[in-house]
Amino acid sequence: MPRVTAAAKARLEGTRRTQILAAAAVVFARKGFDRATVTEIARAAGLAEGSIYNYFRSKEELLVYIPRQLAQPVLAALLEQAPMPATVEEMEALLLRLAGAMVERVRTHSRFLKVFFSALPYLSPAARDTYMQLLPMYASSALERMLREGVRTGYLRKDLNPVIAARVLPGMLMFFLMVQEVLTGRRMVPYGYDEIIPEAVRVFLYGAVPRRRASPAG
Amino acid sequence: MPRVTAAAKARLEGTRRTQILAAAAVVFARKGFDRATVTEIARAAGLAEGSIYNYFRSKEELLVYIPRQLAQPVLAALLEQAPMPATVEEMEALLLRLAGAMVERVRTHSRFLKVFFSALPYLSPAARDTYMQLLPMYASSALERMLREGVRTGYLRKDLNPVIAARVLPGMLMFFLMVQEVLTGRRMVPYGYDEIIPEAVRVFLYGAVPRRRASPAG
Amino acid sequence: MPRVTAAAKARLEGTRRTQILAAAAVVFARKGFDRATVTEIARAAGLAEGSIYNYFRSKEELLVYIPRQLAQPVLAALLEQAPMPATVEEMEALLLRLAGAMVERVRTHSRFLKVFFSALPYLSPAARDTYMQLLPMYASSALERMLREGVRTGYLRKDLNPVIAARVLPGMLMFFLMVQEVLTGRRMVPYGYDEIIPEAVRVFLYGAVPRRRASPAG
Amino acid sequence: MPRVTAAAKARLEGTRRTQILAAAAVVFARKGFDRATVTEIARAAGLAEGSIYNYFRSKEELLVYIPRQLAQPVLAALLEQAPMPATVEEMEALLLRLAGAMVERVRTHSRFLKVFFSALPYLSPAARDTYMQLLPMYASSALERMLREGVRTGYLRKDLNPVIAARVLPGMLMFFLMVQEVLTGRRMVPYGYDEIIPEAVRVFLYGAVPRRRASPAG
DNA sequence: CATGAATGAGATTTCATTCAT
DNA sequence: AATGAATGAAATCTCATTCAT
Repeated sequence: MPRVTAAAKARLEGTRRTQILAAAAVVFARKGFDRATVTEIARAAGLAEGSIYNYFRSKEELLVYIPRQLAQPVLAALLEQAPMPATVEEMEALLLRLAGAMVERVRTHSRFLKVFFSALPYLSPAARDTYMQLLPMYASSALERMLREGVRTGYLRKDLNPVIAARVLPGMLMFFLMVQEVLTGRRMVPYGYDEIIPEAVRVFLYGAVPRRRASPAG
Repeated sequence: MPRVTAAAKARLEGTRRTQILAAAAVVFARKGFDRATVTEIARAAGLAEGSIYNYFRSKEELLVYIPRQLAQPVLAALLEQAPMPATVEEMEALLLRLAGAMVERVRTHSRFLKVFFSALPYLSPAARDTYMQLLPMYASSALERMLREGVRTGYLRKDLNPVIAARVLPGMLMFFLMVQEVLTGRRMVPYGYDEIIPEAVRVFLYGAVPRRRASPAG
Repeated sequence: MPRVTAAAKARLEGTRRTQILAAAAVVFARKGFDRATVTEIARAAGLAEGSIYNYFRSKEELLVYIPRQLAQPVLAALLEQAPMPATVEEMEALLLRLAGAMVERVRTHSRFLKVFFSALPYLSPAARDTYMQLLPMYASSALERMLREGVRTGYLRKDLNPVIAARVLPGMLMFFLMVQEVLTGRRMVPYGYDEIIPEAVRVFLYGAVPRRRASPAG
Repeated sequence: MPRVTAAAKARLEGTRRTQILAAAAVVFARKGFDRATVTEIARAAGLAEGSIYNYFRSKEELLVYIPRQLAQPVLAALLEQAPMPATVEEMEALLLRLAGAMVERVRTHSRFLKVFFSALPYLSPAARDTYMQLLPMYASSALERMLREGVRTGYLRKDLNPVIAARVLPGMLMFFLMVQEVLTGRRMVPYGYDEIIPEAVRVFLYGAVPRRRASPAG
């Protein structure tokens, strides 16, 4: 005669796990994986150290499970739900939105991304793959399809390589974000994202070299 | 009457330091800062543990001094020695060379950059600043001047923001490099840098949208 | 619903601390502070090294807490509970008892006092003050009041300085005690305390110069 | 064909040893034996670490040899050169001088006495005996003879125990000195030695109890 | 003799993990 | 399931001593 049903128990266990992982993420972000202590994580989770081990086999396992908790493919979703742009203008609007979401997302998770960069190079390959899914630029495959469609339709350059281009655009921004938000916490340039984003999109679409022409034949 | 001249001694001491730093870089790259042990570094340097402390005050100091050993501002030098490009074609050639050097450089130091990303977020601000100088994209200020000149001369868009643009171009590539060379060691796209670099430069200069080639003066 | 009540837990923790401090006192007395090792203290306490640190933050903290364990102000208590002596004879009896208690006390704690003398000069000022409270002669202020009263009443010299005198009497004995019991473990003189104490008290009260015996020619 | 004669060499070696011991005394006094480092001693002596070992077998040997350097039996000499006092007044004058010299001496060597107390309890018996010679109160045997003479002559109490009394007088002062000068560096009483010394001598000679001045000739 | 780099044993301290309650 | 005291391996760092130069 169990007090709680198996389902409720599973739910509770899930809750506990979530609670621990959330605490671990916070602590890892603050201290880095190696410098975080289980005691500290337990305290942040409102539990005793020993209790952690009722839910996870080791400290390392906490690291591996965190992404599954946090990774919500918002960017990919955003792209997949968006209608395929049919003109340059639609594409530009979409890219601006995409870039904005990316910035937003990175800034929100910047503390966690610290852990990411800190721990990733030394994780097992399996854990590493799990982790890489987090990278916003993995939304790139959706973007890639759109670019390919733009090339096909003709409003993008015929010789544009959609595979590369789909990674180049996020890369433009990612570096600002990584340096500013994740690595140093300082600005690299005296501009806000409201100026950086449009400039990057503009460069991506139109290049640095001036368009000859507001020719009527455009 | 010292057995060795001061100069010879300084040279020897410098050599020892170099030898230790090289060993530390290798071990840090393999294990990450926190997981590397002084014993291991000493063994890699062919010394006893205690000997490390004749040359560096602490394990952390090793980390701080490594960049001074490795950081040679090749990129900045490359840009500063290059003649100011006077046409789009000259600019394109320069950017291709610059991008190539950047890729080369990152790949060469990839093992060290692992340490960089791993340790940076948790270093003291002072050490962090020292470290940031390493980033190839800090060559950006030289590039910024060239872009500004291009805008002034007229072969680049009048409304191009040179500050942002000078960071956007390296950013395009940096993300490939970081993910492929530093973080995962795997390719993100089925192309080599011989294809990625020209494509990125092309996007940067001419954009993704086709030039309206219709114009007779085109 | 905790397994053990808070009170029981506090008691247990107190016990553990006491147990560790006792072991530390023994080891410190045998080896001196700097030569004692935490491992040795732990072994003496029947614990593992790490366990010490569940109760004390550092080896130095052990040193600071030991006195709080041992210091019971028996001497001061003895003096304060004693009725104010009204005659020379009562004073003499009191001093004999006081001196006896002091000797007893120093001999009992001689091993610990070794640590005391060894460590004190190099402790932080705060720890040093804590330690000084241990010195039996800090009972002096109670003695000082009694001497002052004796001067007022008239059975002690009018020009006696009670402040100095109250330290001079314990000092007479302390040096025997320190040299014999604490520093060398050897006798300085071929007499037991049963002879030393009365002689010291006699010198203190009546001096070395013979009393001019109520002789009429005095 | 030696450059220097054997005698000169011996002298030089003696000088070197003296120089090292002086440096060691300074450093031991500042840090205590265990916390002093050979490097520090060498630096204080203006030599390299290794050179110390050309003159002493170990760090501990430095400790053992220091007293031979410092111990000049000034107090004993003072007493032995003094004419045997024939009256209470002469004895009082002598004791005042003796006490003054003792205070002077302890204050001068207070830094070194720190080492003394720190190291003594843990030295080998042989080294300990060497050290004990330093104690000013070892001048006591000379004082003892004088007291015995005073008893014999009759100006001191017939039942005075000269052996004990000769240690009681220095002890009176030693405790002030030890606490104030060596252990804490703080005053125990708001009086200078110019008041403490006469009071102590007065108590020693005449006691705390007033002389029965009843005698007309008193 | 002088030097000081090299050594490595040993000390303190941390912390992931276990397990009796 | 929860606890947290106990553990002890392991890490960093110190320093007396040696020895080639």
